[in-house]
Amino acid sequence: MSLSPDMDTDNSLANEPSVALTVDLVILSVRHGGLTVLLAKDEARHPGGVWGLPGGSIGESEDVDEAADRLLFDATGLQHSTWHVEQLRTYVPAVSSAPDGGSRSATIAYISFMPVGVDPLPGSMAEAFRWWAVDDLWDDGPSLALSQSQIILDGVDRCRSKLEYTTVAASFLEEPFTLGELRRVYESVWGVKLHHSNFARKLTSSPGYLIAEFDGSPGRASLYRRGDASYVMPPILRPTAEPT
Amino acid sequence: MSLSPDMDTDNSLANEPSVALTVDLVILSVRHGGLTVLLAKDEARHPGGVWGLPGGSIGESEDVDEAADRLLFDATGLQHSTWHVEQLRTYVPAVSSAPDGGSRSATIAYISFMPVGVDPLPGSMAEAFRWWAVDDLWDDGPSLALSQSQIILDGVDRCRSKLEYTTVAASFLEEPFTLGELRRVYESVWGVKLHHSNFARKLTSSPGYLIAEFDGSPGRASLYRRGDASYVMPPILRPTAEPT
DNA sequence: CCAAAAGTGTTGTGCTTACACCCATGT
DNA sequence: ACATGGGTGTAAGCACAACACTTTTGG
Repeated sequence: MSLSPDMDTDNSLANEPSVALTVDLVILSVRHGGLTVLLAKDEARHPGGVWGLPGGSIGESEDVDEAADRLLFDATGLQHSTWHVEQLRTYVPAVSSAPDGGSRSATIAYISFMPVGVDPLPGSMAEAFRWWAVDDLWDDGPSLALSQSQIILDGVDRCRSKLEYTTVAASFLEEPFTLGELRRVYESVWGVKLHHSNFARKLTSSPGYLIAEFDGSPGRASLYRRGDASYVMPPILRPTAEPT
Repeated sequence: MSLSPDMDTDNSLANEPSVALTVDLVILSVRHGGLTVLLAKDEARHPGGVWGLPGGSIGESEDVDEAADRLLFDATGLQHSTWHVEQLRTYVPAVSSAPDGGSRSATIAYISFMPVGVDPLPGSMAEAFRWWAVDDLWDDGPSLALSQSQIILDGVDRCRSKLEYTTVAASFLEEPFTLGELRRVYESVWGVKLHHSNFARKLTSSPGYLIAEFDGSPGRASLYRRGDASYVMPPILRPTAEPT
C-alpha cells in the first residue's frame, strides 16, 4: 500500500525540510506536600505570555543527553550530578497540526527530579520560573499549550511508576535525609498514607538503597544517604488501586 | 556559565539547520528458542551492504506514532493492530560525530513484538530481511553501525524488563495459545527455566491477562486469548539475578 | 504533660515455592 | 509402553500488613 521507496520511506539525509528540534524539561519536585512541576514564562519559547516547560535547542557540539544536562543547568543554575535525569519521550506532531502550520517540529522531553532547597534563579534570562502543583494544574493552573499538558502528564506518570521499582525517590531529597522525609516523598507523589514502621523496614532491607550515616535511637531519626542501587528489590507497590 | 539566551537556548522555529528525522524499528520475535531481531539490508538506509534496522522517515501528514505504524506495515506487510508498538528512545548524536560530519541527525527508535508465523515480505522493496538471534548478534552477527547496536541493546533491555510487569509477552504469540507456549516466551527472552505449574497459577490468577477460550482437562492444554489488562499484578519477577 | 515522630517487637495471614502426583496424547 | 506436556494438590517458608509498645523531642 504505502510501499513507496522513493518518496516516503527514503531518507537520504539531504532533502529533509527544516525541523525544529527542541528539548523540553519536566522538572519535578515535592513541595508543600505534593508533586510540583517547574514552569517558565519565556516569551521566546512560549509566546503570548503563557507558561510552558523550560528547555531549548541542541547545540552542534553536543548530543541530546548533553543538551538536556546543559539546559537543566540553565533553568536551575545548579549542577545536577546527583540528580536524576532521563529521557521521557519524543513528540512529533503532523505538520498540518503544527502551530505555524508549515514546518516540522520535534520535541524531545526529559524528566528530572529536584530536591527542595534547590531553587531556580530566574534573573539572568528575564524568564520567570514558578513551581506549580500538578494536581491543581488543570483547575487553577496557568494556560498551557495542549502538547505541554500532555508532556507533563506523561512525565508525572513516569515519575509515579518509577517510584515503585527504582530508588529515584531519594533524589527528591538533599542528603542527608531521614526515613520520614523519604516516606513523605512517596506519600506526596502517590497521594497515599504508608505505615511508617513497615516502610522503614522495607527500605532499609532493600540492598544498596540507603547508606546509614547516623544511627538514631527511638527519639532521634537516623540519617541516610543515597546508595549505589538504582532498583528497589523487591518493588514498593502502591497500596491502593494498582494498574490493571 | 552557558546562560546564553540569544544563541543556544533560543529556538525560534526558523534558523534550524536541516535535520534528518528518521524512525528506526526494533522488531523482536521469539524464534528457535531465543529472542530475535529483524534486520534489513537496505542500500538506501544502510549503504555499504551492511545490515541495519528497518525504518524510514515521517510523512508530513502523520505524527511520529503513525509513522512508526506505517513503517512497521512496510517492513512486515501485515497489519499490527493487535501487536505491541511503543516508542523506545530518541538518539541525537553530536553533529561532529555524524556519519557525514555536517548535518544533524535524529533517530526515533520504536520497539515492536511480533509473533511467529508472521514473516516479512522482502520482495517489493528489493530489501532483504532476516531474523537474527540477539544473543549471537555480537559474535556471529552481521556488521552493524555502532548506533544500531546500541538501539538494539536498549530495545532488548526494554523488552526483558517489560515482561516482568506487563502483559506484552502474549503479543509474541498468535491467538489462541497455550500456557506452555507463553511460558516458553518468558523462558526464551529471559534465558531461564520456570516451573510450569506455578507459572500457570500465577498467570491465570492475574486479572485480565488471559481469557480462557477452551478449557482443557489434565491431558489437553487449555487455549487462551489476550485479555484487556496491560499490567501484570503482581509482577512476574525473574528468578535469578534481579537488577540491583 | 501531651502530641507527634521514630524505632522495635510480635503475630497472623497470604502468597510463593518446591515437590509429588495424576491424566491425556503421541510415537 | 513410555516419554512428554499439562493440570491439580499440598506442606514449608517467607514476606508483609496490622497493631501494640517504648523513647525522645517540642510545645
